[in-house]
Parts: sequence; C-alpha cells; structure tokens
Amino acid sequence: MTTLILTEKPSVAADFSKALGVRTRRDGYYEGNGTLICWAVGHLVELFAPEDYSPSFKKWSLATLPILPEPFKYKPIKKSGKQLGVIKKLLKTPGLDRVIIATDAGREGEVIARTILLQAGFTDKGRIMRFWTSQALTPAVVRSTLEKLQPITDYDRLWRAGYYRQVADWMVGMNGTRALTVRLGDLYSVGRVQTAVLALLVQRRRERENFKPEPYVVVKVHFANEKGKWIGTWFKEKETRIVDLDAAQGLVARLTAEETPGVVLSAEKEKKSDPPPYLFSLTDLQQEANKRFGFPAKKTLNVAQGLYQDKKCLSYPRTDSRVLGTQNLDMVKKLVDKLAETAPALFKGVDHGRIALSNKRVFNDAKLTDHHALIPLKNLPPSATADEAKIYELVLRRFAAAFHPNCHYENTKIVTGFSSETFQTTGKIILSPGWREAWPIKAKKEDEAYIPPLVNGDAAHKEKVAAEKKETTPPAAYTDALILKEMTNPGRYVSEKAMKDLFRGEVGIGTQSTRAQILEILIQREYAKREGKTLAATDKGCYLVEMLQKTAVSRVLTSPEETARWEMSLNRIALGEGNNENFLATIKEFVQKSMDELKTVVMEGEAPVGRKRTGEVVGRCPACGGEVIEEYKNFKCACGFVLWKKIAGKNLTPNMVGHLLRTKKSGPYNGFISKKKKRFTASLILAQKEGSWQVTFDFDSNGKKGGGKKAAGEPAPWSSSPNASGSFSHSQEAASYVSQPERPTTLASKPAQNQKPLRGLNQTGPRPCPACGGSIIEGKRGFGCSNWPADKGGCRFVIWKTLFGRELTESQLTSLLSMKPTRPCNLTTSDGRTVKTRLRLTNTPQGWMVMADPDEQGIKHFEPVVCAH
DNA sequence: GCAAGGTC
Repeated sequence: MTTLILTEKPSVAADFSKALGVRTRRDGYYEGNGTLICWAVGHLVELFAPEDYSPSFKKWSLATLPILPEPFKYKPIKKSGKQLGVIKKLLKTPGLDRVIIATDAGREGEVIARTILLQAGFTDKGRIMRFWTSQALTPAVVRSTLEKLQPITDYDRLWRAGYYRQVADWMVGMNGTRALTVRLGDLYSVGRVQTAVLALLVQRRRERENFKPEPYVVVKVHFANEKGKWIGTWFKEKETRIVDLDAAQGLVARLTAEETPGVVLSAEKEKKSDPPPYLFSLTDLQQEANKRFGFPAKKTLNVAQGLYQDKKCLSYPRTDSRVLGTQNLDMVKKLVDKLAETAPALFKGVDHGRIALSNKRVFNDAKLTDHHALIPLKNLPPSATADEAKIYELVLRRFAAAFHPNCHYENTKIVTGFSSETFQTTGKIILSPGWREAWPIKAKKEDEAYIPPLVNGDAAHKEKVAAEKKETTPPAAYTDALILKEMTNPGRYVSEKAMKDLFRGEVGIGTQSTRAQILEILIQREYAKREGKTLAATDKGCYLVEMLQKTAVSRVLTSPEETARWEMSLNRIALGEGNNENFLATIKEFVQKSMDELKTVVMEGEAPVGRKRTGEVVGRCPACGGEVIEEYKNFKCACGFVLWKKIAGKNLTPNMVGHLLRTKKSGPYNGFISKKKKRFTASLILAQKEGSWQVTFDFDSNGKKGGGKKAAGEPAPWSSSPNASGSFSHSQEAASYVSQPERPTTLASKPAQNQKPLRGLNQTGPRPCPACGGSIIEGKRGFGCSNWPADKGGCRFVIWKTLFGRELTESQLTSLLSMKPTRPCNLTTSDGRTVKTRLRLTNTPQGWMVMADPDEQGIKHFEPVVCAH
C-alpha cells in the first residue's frame, strides 16, 4: 500500500508533510507511513516550440505561417527537469496503488498535474484521485479534505479548458509574433494578454496627447451667521462649472454687489456606515503599494514572495481571492490573538463577534478561488528589510481592519439661496472610525471641513465672493496601480449590458501570477516605459498597435473585450456548458484569417527610427573596406566591425552612420543622455587607436560645457576593438564615460576655503569624526570629515543634512556624533506619512549608518542611510 | 528572436 501525493509547489508539500507526519526528507520528496509526498515547481512541462515540430520553422518567414500543429506536443521545461525526473521515478514505485493530485484548485493547477502525468506516461486513471480545496492548508483542513477525495474524471473538463487556453495562446502568439516581426522588420511580439494591455496604454497616450484643456470657473461664496461660517459653491442643475467666462464674471459682480442676505434653503443630514475593506488579493496589495510607496507591481510581488518563502510570515501571495475559507475560522482566531500581542494598537478595536462564520466578507467559500486571500501568518522577523516591513504592514493592517466594526459617519448637505442663485456645501463627519482606526485614510478634503448646525430658514450673510479659474484635466496617466485595476476588471470594455453583468469580477486580462510579468515584458521590449510612477506607451508600442488597428481581422488582438470573451468561453467549457470543438475551431479560423491578412495587407506608416533591420548597406567598413549593413540593433561588417545603433541613449540613423564612415566625423548631435540622465551634445569621431577602430565623443567642436576632458581620440569602452582571440568585442557602457560635466555636488567637491567648522559644535566642544577621529566640517549638503578627499586612505564619513525627509537639527547632530540616540523626532516616510521615532548612528559591517528605530509595533519605516560617499 | 501560465 503506497500513496503518492503530488503538489504544485514545495510549500504545499511541506503542509502535507506536517499534517500527515510524513517527515523523512528525501531528495525532492517526503517519505513515511507508506506515503510519498512530492512537488512540482509550477509548470514542469511546456508546449513544443515551433522548430521542435519541424526544422523548417526555425527560420521566421511568412511562407511557413500559420503554424498549426496537429497534435500539439509537450516537452519538459529544461530548468526544472530534475524535479520532473523525481516525480517520474516515484510514479514507477512498485506497489503504488494511489496517486493523489493536490496541485492548486484551479485550471492551471489541473494543467500542471495532467501534463506531468502525460509526460510520465502515467495513464491509469483508476488509481488517480483529486484533492481539492482552497482553504488555508492547516493540518485539520488537509486531513478532512483527504477524506473527501474526488475521482479525477470529475476534473477532465477543467483540464480540457486549460489545454485549450494553452494551445489557443500558443497559436495566436507564435503566429502573430512571427508575422508582425517579418512584416515590420524588428521584433514585434503579440499575444492575447500583452497586446490588449499595450492597447490600453496606447489609447491612454493618445487621449492625453489629443486632450485640449478647457477653462472654467467655480464660484464660491463665504457665508456666516451667529452659528458659524460655511462656504457655498454655486450650482445649477447639479453643475458647478461655469464654462462661459464672461457669464462667470457677471455673476461674481452681481453677487459682490448683492446686499440682501441669503437664506438656508435645505439642511440635510444622513447617517451612513462603510463596512471594513476586503482582505488583500495580490492585485489589491500591488495597487495599494504602488499608490503609497510607488512600488512597481513586480517589486511588490518579489517582496511578498520573500515574506512568504523565506520569512514565512505571509501566506501565498499570488492569489485572486479576497476571502478565507470557513474551515479557517479557528486558525484566524488564534492568529488574531497572537498578532495582537505585538501590535496591540492595531487590534485593540477588533470586534470579536466579527471573527465568526457570519462574517461573509471574510469567510466565504463561494468566493474562494485557487487560493485564499493574502494574510499575515506570524510576526515580522527582525531581519526583514524596510521594503518588507512596508508590505507586511499593509497586509497586517488590512487583516486587523477586516475584524473591526463598520465606520460610521454623517454626511451633511446644505443648500443656501442667495441673490436668486443656489450654493451647495457638503461635509462629512466621522462619528466612530471603526476599521479606519487600523486602516487610516488620508487627510480630509477642504470641503469636508466642519459645518455649523444649520437648519432651514437660517440667515446667510455674505462675507466674501471668490471665483476659482480652473482647467479641465486630461485622463490620468497610467500607473501600475491603474493598469492592474483595468486588467482585473475589464468589464467596462464589454459593450452589451448582459455580458457586462457576467463579466463583473469574474474574468480579467491575464492572471494574478503573470500581470506583473506582462508589464515588465512590455517595458523590456520597449513598447512601454516607466517615468517615475507612471507607465506610458512608447513610439514603438504605438506603432505596433497602430499597425494592428489598420487591419480588419488581427485588430481584435488590441481589444481587451476580446481577451475577456475568450476567458468567458473557457470558463463555460470548464463548467461543461461550452461547445468544446467550436472554441478551438474559432481560434484556428482567426489565426488562419489573420495570417492571410498579415501576409498581404499594406502597412503604411513610418517605423520608429533605428528599429528596423533593413539589411541595407550604409557604408564602407573602415577596417576591411567591406560593406557595413544595417541589422536589428547595430551596423555590422562581415569582418566583425560593429557600430551599435544606440549610443548613450540616442539612436543612430543610417544617414548618420554613413556620414561617419565616409568622413570619420559626424555631428554635432543633440539628445545623447549620460548615465546620470543628463542630456548632452557631441560629435562622433571614428578613429583608429592601437590597431582597432573606435567611436568617441568630441565635445570641442560645439564649444559647450564639459569639452576637453575626454576629447576625441581617446578610446571609449563601447567602441569596436579586436580582443585577444581576434574577434570584436564591444560594450554599451558609454554614458558613464561621457558624464564628465556632472561633478558630484557633495560636501567633498566644495573648495576648501568654503569649508567651515560647524558653529553648534564649537559651542559644545568639538566632536571628532566617529570613523577616524578627524574633525567634522559643515558642507553644503552634509557634515563631513575633514580628512576627505579620500583618494588614498582618506575618510569618507558624512552625515547628511536632510534625513528621512526632515532637516537635521544641531542637537540631533550632536547626539549622533556622540553615538547617542536622538530624542524622538517626527520623520517623513517615502509615502508622506509622519512617524515619530529616534535616530541613531551605528557602525555596521556594511559601514556607518544612520538608522531610524522601529515604531511601537516593531514596524520599521525607514531604510538605513549610509554615511559614506 | 516568438505566448501565457505556473514557481522560485
């Protein structure tokens, strides 16, 4: 009697091991009591690449499209081949009479298991059972679910839906990418998810570029009576904006001249309450971390993964779900008690009556997907980084908030009549904060300030008339948070109302596990770029979408609605409602038509500069006299001579290179960008140095700043030069080399005569440099050691004048230099919150650092600041 | 040089 349990990932195998007391750890599995527990690492098997079917698909050409394999085949994923080997071997265990599939309870979990079984040649369905739950895998949940194993055939439909998803994405992606790449002359990838998301970014960029701000005026009157003061905003038929500027001016004049007092026409108060927010799904967490800390989606995922995997203080992060299972009630009760010990302030308002199955906002099996919501599992270990502390705190607060009472508040709406016009005043007073104690909101808006207790008929004396001139604003640029929201809820792109209802929250573009990756792919392929928090389509991305939208068939790839519809069809197949054959037939037909179209359609429009492989000759090679040809990313001669298209952030055109090859000098050109992100202007020089041809910048010819330091002729590290083996080597590290104009503006760069001893220090007696005993001198941005410059053995110690968003005071500096903690002081976090804590100077193995203490709940808010430069 | 889906 031997049972084999297969899980999706190591952490779940560990849960089984604990629950069943199967503790002997072998290489790649656990063993004991006649039970083997092994794990996958996500997908271990993938679809063949086109060239695996036939070598003729190795070359990308329109002639071989569409590629529609029949049948589709699978192969092991190379990097996890070892683990697949372990599972294959265990499946051959003599006397194995039961295989329990315990991969995640969802479509992809099913695919992971079935493709492994397929690859292992294990076909005896009679021996296979399905373990199916989305509850947190406490020992009790594992054991009770093992008593309710399902026949694997109950999940055949789900496997079919997963298989269709795989091959449909493959057919569309492989064929589409090849067709567009060949047609447009550079790598242009397309796919159900990435192209739909890119289209959203492109659409938003167009909306913003075409947006024309319209001026309007908002008129406000300040009223007062014996009860107090309030401000009324002019309105008519719910509209507060006055577009006709002359009319607004007339209105202001009339109101200013009006002598008769106004009267309160209506004063309504309404009591309302908001329930606590749902627990976090990954997307919710990513949106929140993006808004508060500016973290990109990928970064939040990475940090959460570390907290789950290494620190073990967060549950599995890649979840769609905002609820827990009903079987996890006891676990939650214990968890709340435990976490409350270290963060009492967050949990003191918890209503224990809400830690109950009647609380459907938390415990709801019907809303459970593959995994349960993201929750804390234990306290944050002290080894956590500042970023980890930030993410952990969000999850902890959200968890605490979920068990708090509702937030009760009162909305007030006053309408004041004055000079035959109407003015509105709205306000909101929090009566009892409830969950908002654990989940603070930002400062109130001005118009939600205190309003006097007015009643109908109260007099309203005019104090002041004010007109605010404003402009309409374009739709906001996308951030990670906003685009994730669109991907999660594409319902608004569905046209029919009936479909819209079905779509609400059920299907999205991509999945929790891949959304962050998709954004990174768009950036990596240069279809989109990050600028601070915002995410915008590049020219290249716009070009791709523009070309697709010129087509009649292939344009559906740019439609978020279409990808949502696919998902819907697949869900129906999984439920046994869809017409199986129709789905794939429809996709195949689409691919076929799309290929017919992309082979013949005329695509007008200019490709972004420098992004094509024309294969054209742009000039003669200076090394051998051969032809220099334009490739994807460079201009190249058969002898090995290479010129990169992109130098210091600027794309070289064939014309520029042609000129350079002919005359050995070209330019000056604007628009180079140094490593420190500064733009500069320079000419290019092609010259022979120590036997190789090299490109360098020449600053002299344009007479601008920074000239001379690194003049023409000096070897630059990005130029082509033969290495020891005779071939050409190159590097694109150009920017740092040419950033000479930027001198560091630190303390050290100041001329010596500007340095002066710090006054405050002299009054209390000089404090020596803690690092070397030298004296501390005030610089422009910090207090540094006089033993700088540090070219050989000097001291690099400095304490910056601005630390954690605040100006350092003299007494704080004195404390730090004396190696004492400062008094508690207010500091500003990167997301603008104020935290009161102490600073201290510490000598760590990584060097001297100024650190901010954790707060009362043990949560760290600040990264240490290094005191060397 | 290609998809999207997992996990680390």
